Order: sequence, then structure tokens, then C-alpha cells
Amino acid sequence: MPLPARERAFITTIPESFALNILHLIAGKFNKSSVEHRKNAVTIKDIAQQLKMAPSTVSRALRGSRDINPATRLLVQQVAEELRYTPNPIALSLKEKRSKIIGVIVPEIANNFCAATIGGIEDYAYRKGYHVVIFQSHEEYEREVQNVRLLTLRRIDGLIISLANNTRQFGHLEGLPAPVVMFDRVHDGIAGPRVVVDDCAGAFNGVTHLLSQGCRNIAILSMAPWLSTSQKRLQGYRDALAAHGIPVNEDLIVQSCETEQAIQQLFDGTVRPDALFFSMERLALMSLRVLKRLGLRIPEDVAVAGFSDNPASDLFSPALTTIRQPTFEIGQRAAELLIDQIEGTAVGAETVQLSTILDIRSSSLKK
Amino acid sequence: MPLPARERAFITTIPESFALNILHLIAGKFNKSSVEHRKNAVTIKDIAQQLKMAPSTVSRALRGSRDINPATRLLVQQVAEELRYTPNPIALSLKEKRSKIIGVIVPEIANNFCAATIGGIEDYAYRKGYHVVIFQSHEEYEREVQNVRLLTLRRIDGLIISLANNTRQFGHLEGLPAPVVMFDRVHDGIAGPRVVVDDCAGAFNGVTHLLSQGCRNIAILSMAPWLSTSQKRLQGYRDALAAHGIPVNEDLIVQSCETEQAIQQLFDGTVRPDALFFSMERLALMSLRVLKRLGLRIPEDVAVAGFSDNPASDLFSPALTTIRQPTFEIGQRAAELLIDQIEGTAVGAETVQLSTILDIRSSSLKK
DNA sequence: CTGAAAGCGCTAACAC
DNA sequence: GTGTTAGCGCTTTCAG
Repeated sequence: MPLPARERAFITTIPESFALNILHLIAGKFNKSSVEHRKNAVTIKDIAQQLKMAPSTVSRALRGSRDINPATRLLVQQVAEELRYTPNPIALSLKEKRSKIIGVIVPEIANNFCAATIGGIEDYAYRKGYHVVIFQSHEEYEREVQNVRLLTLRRIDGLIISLANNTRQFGHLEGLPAPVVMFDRVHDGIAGPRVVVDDCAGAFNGVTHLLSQGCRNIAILSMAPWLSTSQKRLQGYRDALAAHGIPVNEDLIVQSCETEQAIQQLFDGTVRPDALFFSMERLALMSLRVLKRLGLRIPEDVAVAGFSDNPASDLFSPALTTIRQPTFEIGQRAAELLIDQIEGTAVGAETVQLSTILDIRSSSLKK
Repeated sequence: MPLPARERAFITTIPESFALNILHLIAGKFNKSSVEHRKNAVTIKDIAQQLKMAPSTVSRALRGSRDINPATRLLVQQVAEELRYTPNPIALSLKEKRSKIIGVIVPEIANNFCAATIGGIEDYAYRKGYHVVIFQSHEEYEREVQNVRLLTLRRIDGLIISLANNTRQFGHLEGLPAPVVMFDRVHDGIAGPRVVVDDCAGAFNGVTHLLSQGCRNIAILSMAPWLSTSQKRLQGYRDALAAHGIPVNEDLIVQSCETEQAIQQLFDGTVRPDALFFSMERLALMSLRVLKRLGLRIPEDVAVAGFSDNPASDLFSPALTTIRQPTFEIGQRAAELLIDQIEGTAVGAETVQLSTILDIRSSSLKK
């Protein structure tokens, strides 16, 4: 099999390196193709050799050190460019103990809130010269732990995380060798800055709106009751009812991971809800589907509203009233807080709280 | 004058050669505090010291080499565990010239198709012991190029990519030091395996369905005409019309990035369409919004169908007829093809073609 | 100003 | 079997 010109050149110029590879082949450490793909990257040494100077000098020239002859510097830069030298970030990481990478762990990338937030994180991080690597916990504690470990091993410079649904222990987030910023689903037991929205106020506004439409039996849906968001949104719900002098019917508070059944049961109970308030995006589609299946009309029979960042909410049948979050900004702020910590410019363990946006649409307009 | 080191990845608008230059000039001194977070992780050396043996012995013991006294091995393992030793993947990458990381570049994570596909990639990759790092091109060529460069520098073991909307040159994908697998939006000029769906057949089926509903003036919407998917889906459209002996009206073929206006203009033309067929997910929501604004009823005035993997399609008003793709499997297969190449077990430059699924819903049912 | 040398953590060829 | 040594690419003392 004829090798491409480039690879042939590589073999003839650097025979020792090739020999080394061959040895690996024999040892079975590398298989054939994994070697074929790797090109001989030019290193600082190659430049030094060509210029007949020490690698350290080249390094200095390239890094713009003060202690260097401008002439040499120029020369080095020229050759570096000629040889298309690119620094090896791995070697750098090893030496400097940092990677210029920040890790993000979210429950599900497919969740509109998460996807949009990541956009904001990337935006800020890239501007600051950091890569962003994204992991999904798929709402599973074990996966989350595993991801944190992986990331730590890779010597990421920092971590941004929104907790999985069923994360109830937090040891994996303590004593980490890198700073952590939490957003959305946070845990008070863990120190460090965080970015959240005013979940309580968001829910309060949403529920108040439903009350203004004449709803009196408002059911609230959430999944894991231990999530910070669930708790605060539930509080907002309670507050709104209290503000209207309406007693809370605990039967209308659904906290279950078997949501589909739970919703159905709601309508078999003694008090049939006249409104559904969901506190998680995942519950939005589910609620609508269940109501549809039960043959209930929205909003005539049941008004519907809740937290969701689905960009198609206005196209639903009927258009869905939602509480949106400033996703992009949440991401940006989280990245900012993290990088401030990484680079030591952090003021303290700040908590950033942003506001939600209530988009009223027909699913909650009784008339 | 020197910029902080963290800014260096972002000088993209200036010529590449110049950027290379700058890149080193500005690599400033590393902030002390950023290292403060780092704990001095225990290394293979620490274990060796404690056990009064050579690091290489420890290495062998830990890697389960054959040439080692079972007793020593056990001892080493015990101490390793005691000291909570974790291997440093960076050092490994530097030595072995591979990272056990595969890179994924998609246009937008927020796109349902992309998010779901990534799920499949992760699933397979993780099972094979690879990490997946995700990048977004945000449909921009420059960003795509930049991502590829970044990934290459990081010595990723392989790349999975779906091209950006406006990528029309492909130099950045040629001669890469790692294998590449393309999916969805591919380019024939680039060698290597790929995973696609039968776009042509998918469009054919969709359009045929619209024809069966009595539609005769079916408009087709796409964005960049040079995308592989656009082309094949358009071909399916033409084929379906041809199969029914219906002449193609070129005015009904919209290929524009100003889609919103373009759709509107369609309805000002001499031939008013009685159906809209969109060939990209992004166009789905847009089409529905424009039609709504124009006061057109779906499907009575205009039937609507097209490619989309939006999981809420059934909840739209009206429920949206879609051509879905086997997203999870696409991801799995792409990862499989890539890892086969990385590990040298690839059979050849395979092309995997999967089938689409037509979900007929009310948006296209004329009666 | 520049070169030589050490070392980041790890593996592997080569002794003994 | 195990120790010694070299080296992946780069930065950084420490001498000149």
C-alpha cells in the first residue's frame, strides 16, 4: 500500500521515531492504524535543531519572554511559522497542571433548558480561552459520580454542574481538586458560587396568574422532592395560595417519578384540579399528553402552565403558558463565576440570582 | 501589551499565520492561584517510595503485566488503594500519543436531531472506554474550522462531525491526524466512513403522502442548497412528483437562508402552494409560525410535513406530520465506525445508511 | 542573552 | 522479577 507523500517524508526524516513505532507494533501496544493516523507534529525541538540553538531559547522566544534578543525571537518565530509549529497542549497540561478545559455536567442535553444554558457557558468560556466539555448524567446519580471522577482525572480546571434528579449524596462534589459552580439544581450543603433563578417568585407569579383566571384547585407537579428547584417552586406555589387566602390541599401536590400515573390519579381523586402547574420541563409534554388522553380540554377543563424553555411552546395546542428562564445568561454567569475562581480573581462564594419570565398563552386563559 | 494567556484561542479573524505568531507571544505567565486548587495527587513514584521499589515495578504491577511477582503486585495494589492513587491521563496521553477522547462537532446542540444523536454516540463510546467531547459550530464555517483545530491539538483520537450550514470548503477535514466519521450532513469530497439516512427515500415517502392527500402544489423548503441532505431530499421530492407525472414547478423550490421571508413570498406568487414540505428541523417551527401569521389554516389551506425529530410534534397545533430519523442508532453507528478506525479494526470506508420513519399526523391529512 | 539540565507522570527497552 | 534509564513536549531554574 503506497503511503501518502507526507508519511513517506516522515519515515525518511525521522527514522528513529518510526523504529520506535514499529517496536510498539510488535509489542502489540499500538495497532497499525492508530499509528498511521498520527502525523509527526513539529516540536520546539525541531525548531531548535534547525536553528542550532537550545530548545529553551526557542521556548522563550515563542512565549515572548523579556530576556531574549529580538533578532533571535524573530528568527524563531519565522521558522516556527514555516514549520507550522503548534504547541502541544498535553505537554503543557502535564507541566502546568492545568488543562484550559472546563467540564459541564447536565442531566440531559436534550432538555431545552440545558442545551440553551450550555450555549451561554460556551460563549463566555471560549472568549476566555477555555474549552468546554459536556457530559450528561442522564438523571442518574451513579453516572454523575462517574463523570465527576473522569473529569477530575483529566485535570479539568473547573466544573459547572446541575445535579441529577436522584442525586442525594454529595460526597463526589466535596474536596474536589478544582472549583465547582452549581446552577439550576443546586445543593446548599456544598459551598461555592451558584447561579439560579428566583424559582420561588417564578412559581408565585405563575400560580398567581392561574388564580387570576379563576382556578381554585391548582395541582402542582414535580419529580424529586429533594431538588432545590422543586422545593423553591413548591414554596412559591404555597405562597401564592396563601396570598390569596386559599388553603393548600396536599392531595394536589404531586411529587413522584411515576408522573404519568400520578397525573392520571389526580383526576380520579375527590378534588378534581382545574389547573396543572408543572415545575419541570420534562413534565410539560407529559402533562399535555395525559390530559389529551383523558379527553380533557385545555384550558376549559384544566388550565395548564409551568416551567419550560421549549422554544415551540407557542405552537402547542393550545399554546402553552410558560415560565422561562434566562438560559443563555445563566450559562454565561456560571462560566464567569467559575473562571473567576480558576484564575483567582473571584470575590467570594457569590450567588447569582436571575429572574424568570412569564409568557402567558392560551393554555391558561380561561376566557 | 501582552494579552492574558486565556485570550489566545480567540484570535480567529486575523490570518492564520499571524495568529500562530501571536499565540506564543501572548502565552503569559500562569496565574499562581489557579494552581492552588490543585492538590498534589499521589503518583506512581509515591507508591514506589513508600514500598522502596522502582516506579517501573509499580507501573507494571498496576497495569497487570505478566512479569511480576503476584505478591508484589498485591502489595502495590493495596498501597495504591490506600493512598487513593489515580493515574494521570495527561501523562498517559503525552506518552502514548492518544487520549481516549473522541470529538463531536455538530451545528447546534439545541437541535433535537443533534442532541439525540449525541446520546447514541456517548452510549457506544462510553462502553468502549472513550470520552466524548462535544463542540458546536453554530452553523458557522469559521467556528467549525476552529473547533477542528482545537480538537486536533488536543490529540483527540477521532472526530465525528455533521457539517455546518455554510461550510463549503473542506480543507480543514483533509489530512487530519485522526480518523473522521461524518454523519447527516456529509461531503463526498472527503473520504472516510459515514452514517446517513436514506434522505431521498424519506422525502419521497413524505411527498408521496402529501400527493395522496390531493396536494398538487407542494413547496419544498431548505436552506443551504449545497448540503448533502438538502440535495438528496430535494431529489426525493422531484422523484415523487415525477412518479405521479406531476411537473416540477421551480418556483416552489425554496432554498434560502432568509427562510422566513421566502416562505411568505411563496404565498404571494402566482401558484399558491397547497402544501409545505420542509427538509430541515429548523424550518418546521418557522413554517408553522409564518403560516399562523398569514392566517392560513393547516391542513385545510396548506398541508405541512417534513423532516423533524422534535419530540413534541404530536402536541403541535395541529399535530405535525414528520419524517423522523433513527437518531440514537445513527450516533451509535457513527461511534462504532470511528472506534473501529481508531483501533484498526475497520473493514473499509463504510457507508451506513439507515431508514427514516414517516409519522403521519393531522397537519397533512386533508380530510 | 543563551545553553544545559531537571522534571511534570508515566511506560518500556534493556540490563542484571 | 525488578531496577535503571530514557523520553513523550514543554517550561524553568541555574550557570555561564
